[in-house]
Amino acid sequence: MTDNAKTPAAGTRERILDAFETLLSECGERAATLEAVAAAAGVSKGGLLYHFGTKDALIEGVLGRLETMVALDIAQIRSSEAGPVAHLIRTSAPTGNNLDRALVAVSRLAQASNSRARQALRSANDAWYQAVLETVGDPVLTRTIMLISDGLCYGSAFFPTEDPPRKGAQDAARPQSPDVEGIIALLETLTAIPYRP
Amino acid sequence: MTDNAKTPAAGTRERILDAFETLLSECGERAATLEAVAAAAGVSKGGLLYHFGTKDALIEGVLGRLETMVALDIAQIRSSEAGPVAHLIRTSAPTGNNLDRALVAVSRLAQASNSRARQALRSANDAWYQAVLETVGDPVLTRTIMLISDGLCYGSAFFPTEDPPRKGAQDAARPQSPDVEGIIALLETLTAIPYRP
DNA sequence: GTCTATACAATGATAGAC
DNA sequence: GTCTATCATTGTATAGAC
Repeated sequence: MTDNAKTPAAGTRERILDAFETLLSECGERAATLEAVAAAAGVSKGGLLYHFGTKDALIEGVLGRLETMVALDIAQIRSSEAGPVAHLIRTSAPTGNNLDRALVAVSRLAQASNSRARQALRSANDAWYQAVLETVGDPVLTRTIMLISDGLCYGSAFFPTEDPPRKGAQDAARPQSPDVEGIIALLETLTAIPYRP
Repeated sequence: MTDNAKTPAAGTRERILDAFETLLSECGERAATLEAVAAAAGVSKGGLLYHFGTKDALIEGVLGRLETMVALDIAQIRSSEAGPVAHLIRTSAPTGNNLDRALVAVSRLAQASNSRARQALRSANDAWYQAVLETVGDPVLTRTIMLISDGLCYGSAFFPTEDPPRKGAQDAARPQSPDVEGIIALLETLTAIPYRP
């Protein structure tokens, strides 16, 4: 327990990066201003700028964290008992874990035309693609699985939380909360049948 | 040929909306400022503000156009010879058509926490979901198809154009330009086999 | 390490000339 | 209809006190 990311005693640096990622994910790139980040992290603008002298430095910070997390996830995915496909699909859904948040945050930057962010996303995607391809074998099927993963991860990011989170509403009418396990079962079926291009 | 969207003689209003959509899609929400839109549309800031008195009015403009196009697409999709699935997947790829651009533009606004934009995206998705479900029958498979469509549409929007569009590079190493027809063939196979949840 | 104060550019918007 | 000021506000960044 050297430096947990959420502990109050955690380093201010990490707290600032957390705040930046959260703002990016939940409110968009434009709303993630230095002032807003500082407020969310519980420091002043000046205090923030001591740790990250420039906004680009802040961005580099989240990019670096993402890279670390992706490398970790790739290692996990390869040794996953359930197999890469199930692992990938499960972790693509909005589970609210750290990788998810970082990924969505960086995707916001990518869509703001930040080429470093785009590069980072592409690298991550390439790594996952490779891991899945090694198991699945077929490129088209692999691509399809990656697209589902993308749709799960980014599509859900469009609708962070149902604006009115009315509970007990009729669930049958609209297709929310994609049935992740159902999709996995479907994909397992697919990888089993003889697919002929 | 009353008012084609690209004709120089086209209405200034449409030209402005085109410029706004393009900037939104290609440069992100933050870069789509009134000044930038005005410049791209070939008018001054004041000229722009004559047609759209406020930035919200501009946003309403693209939202309205999207709604129209989606309604049209839904009609097309239902009467498509190739079937809804093939039609949806084909038009989800970055074809550069008007619907695509509008959809990506609105998704940028949605990610900037614009609730009207989110609402519009959700409505569009619901409509497509219904159309596919009617043909496919199974909810999980339908959801899966929608996710692929999302991944195709938004995922490609992250990487507008390969930064260096080096032609003749080795295509085997990296998974670019998703094989749309291959994916469709795969999905046709899926809808044919007896899927058991 | 963290804060306040300040400089400077850019943004959304208004007023009024042509 | 379209343009050129002009203004208030906000965003990034710097300087220097504590």
